[in-house]
Amino acid sequence: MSKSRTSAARAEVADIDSPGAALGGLDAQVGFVLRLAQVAVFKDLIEALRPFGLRPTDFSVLLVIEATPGLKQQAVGEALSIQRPNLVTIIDQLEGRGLVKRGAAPGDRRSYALALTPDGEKLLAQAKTAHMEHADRVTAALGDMDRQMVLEALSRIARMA
Amino acid sequence: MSKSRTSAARAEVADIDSPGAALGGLDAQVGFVLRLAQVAVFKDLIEALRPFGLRPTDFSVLLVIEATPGLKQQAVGEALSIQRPNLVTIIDQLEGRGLVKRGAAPGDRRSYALALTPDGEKLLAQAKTAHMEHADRVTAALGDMDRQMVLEALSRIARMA
DNA sequence: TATTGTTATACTCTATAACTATA
DNA sequence: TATAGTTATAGAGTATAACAATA
Repeated sequence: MSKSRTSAARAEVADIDSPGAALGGLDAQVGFVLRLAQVAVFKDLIEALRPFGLRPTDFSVLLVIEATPGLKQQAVGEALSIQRPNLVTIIDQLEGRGLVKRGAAPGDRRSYALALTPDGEKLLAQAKTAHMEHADRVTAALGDMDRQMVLEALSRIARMA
Repeated sequence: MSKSRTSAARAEVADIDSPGAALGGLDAQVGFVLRLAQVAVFKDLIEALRPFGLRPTDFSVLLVIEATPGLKQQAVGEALSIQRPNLVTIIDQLEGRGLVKRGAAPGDRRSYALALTPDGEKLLAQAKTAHMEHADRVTAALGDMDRQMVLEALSRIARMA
């Protein structure tokens, strides 16, 4: 009965001499490796965007605004799960760099219509190229594995709640 | 030429009326969905461990110590990529709750030999059950998809750097 | 009364420098 | 001189409450 587990095939060996201690089966858990993968991808992305002075969040905000100009801050925040107070700072910085402008929102003087400036468009175009190279590195890491299938698996997990 | 991309099949539609703004193709990126999946899994894990007063990191530390009793703090930190100063606080708390003890390390009075107390063993056993249920929820989200294959894909991405 | 953006603030996680006691 | 643990601290990232202007 000691082997009756639902699915996991765990590493049971605790080799005290191994490089780094045994992980107690953690390394066979989807959640644990998921975290490792996410950290690795994020590190690569951060470096890819650094030359443009953009963090991943900044980049995603620019992408969303480009996809739907005239968006309100709230809509951007909802799309990316960024709390409204935190988005204020992000937009402040992007606006301060002349990449985004807070335009007048037609028919609602409480909110702004966000749009990229020409400089914003230009920088985003360059950042997109770097991001594509980053995405290619992720895809390359998958080797012969089906990228669409991995995407589907991750989507299912993301919707798990 | 506008469609010549390495691999991604992007959503090109920017529907301003959709629930949440268009993501500018972000939702077709492995890295982005990877983050969503990681957040979802982490939230589920946090809730699964909450009844035991353990955060995911605490749980992983207990697992590593159980797998290899006598481990030094540094070894635990290396195994889990936790900075030494940060691990001090974690062990302090676990020791304060009587779950872990800092024993004498044979032949080196600078370091401690970490071990679980009987209470630690008991709590970890319970937490492991909750963790297994959590892991089952993750697996269930994958439906008919091959769990080992997903694990392999994530491992490859994690080693991408 | 509800909503948008804002301010202030706090909490967690993570990272670094410097100290101590041992080796 | 180097290492294990510690202390203090700083920086992200994220979260909530409350306010002003507007709806």
